[in-house]
Amino acid sequence: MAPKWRELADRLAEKIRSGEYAPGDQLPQIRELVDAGEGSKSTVHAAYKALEAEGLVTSSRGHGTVVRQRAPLKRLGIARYDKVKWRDGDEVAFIADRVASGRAYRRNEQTQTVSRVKAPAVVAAAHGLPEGADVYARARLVKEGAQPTHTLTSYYRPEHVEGTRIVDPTPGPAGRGGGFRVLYDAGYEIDNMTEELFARVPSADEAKLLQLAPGEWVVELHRTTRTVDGTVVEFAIGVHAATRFAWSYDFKVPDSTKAEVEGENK
Amino acid sequence: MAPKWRELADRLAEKIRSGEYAPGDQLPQIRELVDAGEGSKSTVHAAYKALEAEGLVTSSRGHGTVVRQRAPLKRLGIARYDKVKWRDGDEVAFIADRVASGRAYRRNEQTQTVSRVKAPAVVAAAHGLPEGADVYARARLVKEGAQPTHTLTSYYRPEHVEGTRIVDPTPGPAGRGGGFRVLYDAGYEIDNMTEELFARVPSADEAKLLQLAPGEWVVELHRTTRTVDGTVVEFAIGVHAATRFAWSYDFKVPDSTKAEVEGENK
DNA sequence: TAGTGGTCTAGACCACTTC
DNA sequence: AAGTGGTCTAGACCACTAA
Repeated sequence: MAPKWRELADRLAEKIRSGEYAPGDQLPQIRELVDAGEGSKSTVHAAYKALEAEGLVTSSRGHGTVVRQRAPLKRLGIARYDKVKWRDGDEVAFIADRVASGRAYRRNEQTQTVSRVKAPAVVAAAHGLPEGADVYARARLVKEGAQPTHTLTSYYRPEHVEGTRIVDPTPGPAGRGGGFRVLYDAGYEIDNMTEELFARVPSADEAKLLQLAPGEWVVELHRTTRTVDGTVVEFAIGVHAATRFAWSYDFKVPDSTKAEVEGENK
Repeated sequence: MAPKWRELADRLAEKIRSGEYAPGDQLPQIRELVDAGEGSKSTVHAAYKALEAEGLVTSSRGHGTVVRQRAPLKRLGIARYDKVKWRDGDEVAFIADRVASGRAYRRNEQTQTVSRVKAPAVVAAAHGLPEGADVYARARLVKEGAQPTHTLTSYYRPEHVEGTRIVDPTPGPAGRGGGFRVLYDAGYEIDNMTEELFARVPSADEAKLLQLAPGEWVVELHRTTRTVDGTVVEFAIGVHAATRFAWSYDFKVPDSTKAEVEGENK
């Protein structure tokens, strides 16, 4: 037999999924359920904690326990990197899809700090540098209105960016066209990318920074950006609130018996 | 100030990360810590439960609380779909990368059931069918040894697969070359795919089937497979234990001012 | 100040594993 | 039978929010 707190949680979850408790509604108070004979305060609390870990509700002292809004998934496709957006236009690649979807761009939705650091292992490996070599790190926290959605930290080799706007520590996007535009102006036109994704538990810092619900996971994205000759000009690590994004990729089914038309698809 | 159970959990987590408690080691028993003055049994238990939710330990009655082995991430790149593997060779596409990485293929690592069902909404949308139209569902549970790693359910239009080996309800892979080979033999050579990924909380059934640790998330993968003329011949939904996989994609940076050489990269 | 969830205790008892 | 984690209670008290 399932524990009492699990049964209670399941009953409440069912009511939430059926719509009996709608998003924004408040669940019964813990003490009410104690009085109704659902168990002791600890038992009811355990049920509420389980519902919170499952992402169905958020609890807060003073407010009560409220059914969560299901934040719409934001779809990230490779069209967000379209050269038109950063080479020809006036948009910043990273926010271009938001503009395209009709949402207003507010300047403070991205904060940025640039610093010169010793390359961590994965960064060094991506750039083909020895571990601990100097690189520039450009760290951004991206928000959708007041809600932080993800962090994105780009790592550059000093010889690619020194003397450019990227190194300028002024907050805000890296100027017109963003980081790709700066690299383009410096003679490094990006040509192809590799993105690698995996899910993991957030660190305590990340949970706080991204305002994650307890138990919520993150998706870490590693993006390696290269010029046409294969030089890695940017390696970026993104940490995304897992519930707020979906990623989409289109590709041809590879056929290694044919000469490859393009260098990628490995 | 952080709660007592949180502080205890953080101290233990630090010892785990530093290696003082190595994978496989047993943590102090709950009663020991109670005696050592770390708090009441409930308090210590709360700390242990947090560590479990964070994926650091597994607890079981009788055994104790043990530091988890970090399962190696398995990287999934698009090379796993290489036509050579299913068109020319004798391997099944889905397990081909396992063969390539030197691990033995055991026949019982994949179980399969085929049934004719009414298409759920996402499936119908992908196939361009009305909701509730008949489709064939081929559901597999894939294991790595005794450990289930993911489920994969392919949906096919009846006119594409009726009379083929796919519809044969015999357990095991869909014969030599797998599902793509069967489609190929039936005149539908797959050409391009779209994969969409997002993370979510597992259902209770999934948690049990995939033997997920409490609090562990899953990554859901939607794969749409098309022939060269754009006909969707397979739509598949995979549910993966989030900690056991990473996905990798290579692509060219799109440039919508150029005529596209290939049909994808949208 | 009243209302809400969160923490904590001390102890009883249960469920599963190993010997 | 002994050892381990899991559940549950009754109640005290704390922390945060809103009026």
